[in-house]
Amino acid sequence: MESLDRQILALLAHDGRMSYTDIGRETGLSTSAAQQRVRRLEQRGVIKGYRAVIDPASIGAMLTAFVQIQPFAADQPDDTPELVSHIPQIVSCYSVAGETSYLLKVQAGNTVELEHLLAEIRAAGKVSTNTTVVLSIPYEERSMLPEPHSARLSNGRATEAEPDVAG
Amino acid sequence: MESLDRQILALLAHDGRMSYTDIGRETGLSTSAAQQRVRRLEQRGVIKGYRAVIDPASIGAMLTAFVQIQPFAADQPDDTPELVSHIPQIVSCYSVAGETSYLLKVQAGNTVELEHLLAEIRAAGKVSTNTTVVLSIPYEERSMLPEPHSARLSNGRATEAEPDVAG
DNA sequence: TCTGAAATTGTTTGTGG
DNA sequence: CCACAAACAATTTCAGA
Repeated sequence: MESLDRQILALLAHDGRMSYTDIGRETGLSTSAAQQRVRRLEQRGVIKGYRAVIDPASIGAMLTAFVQIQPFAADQPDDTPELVSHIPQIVSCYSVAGETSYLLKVQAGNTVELEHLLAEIRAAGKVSTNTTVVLSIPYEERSMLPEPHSARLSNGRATEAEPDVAG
Repeated sequence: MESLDRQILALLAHDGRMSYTDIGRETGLSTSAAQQRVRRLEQRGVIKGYRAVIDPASIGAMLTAFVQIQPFAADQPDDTPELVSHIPQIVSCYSVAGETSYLLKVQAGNTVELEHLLAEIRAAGKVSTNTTVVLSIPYEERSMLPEPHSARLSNGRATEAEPDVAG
């Protein structure tokens, strides 16, 4: 019976401000049943929050880049994420396997600002950096869940055996 | 006067379901003025949408990875993003400068599924891949905008000369 | 571009199955 | 876990500045 929850997650991933009334309509539930399910998904931590998606260029972030990070001292306590987390231009921080230790996604207004930002990261994190500039973004942070078609044509059966929504 | 818009963007980046009533309270505007500003930000494309943030593990995505992509044929029309966009596990696609042409962020349930996913990407996109597995995510997709403190202590003046919100 | 008020719509809670 | 209905709260629209 959890394809209902997946359906709700897909709807809210696509439109985080959709009303419970509309969620109910789309899923065939009453408003209050829809609201109860959403509340349970929030309490279980399945829904971690809601965000407005903001056009980066509109807030002066013309440049996006990925920065591969290698700490200088391999024996030191490795707290790179905390050392650089105060820098607002760092929007994501991933600990990764492979040739480097961390991968950061950063945003800057222009190349000069990016240059300063990289210097700041190297200084604050005691790391070396290897930066890849993003040229364009065909798509970003889509939901893995199938896009909800407004018209209810198909049944809710999953096409393959997949794990149910877990809390 | 656009520090008001930046403040609203910061609030909605942090909580995409915040009510216009609360936005008005935080910014010192009336409810309808807050709503009008949000509507204008949406119409100008500054706010591109709203999303629920979903815990990946809850929908069976235990593994996140970054896949560097190199097309086989350098002379072919390069439509890699379209060739692979139908694969739901690819959540982001970046065109990048540097040694490779594209960077994908992907999600899979386990290593075997990741292996199949990479084979699918190589086949669909006519590309070679170089994959970096994510071990943990200290933080992800934060807003560059300053986090709104609920208590109104500071004035709205920017600390540096920054571009105003543009449409 | 704002306020304030009125009309509409959505949310929340309780009762009961 | 669901539906229904009543009480409450938010949204939307409009007049006026």
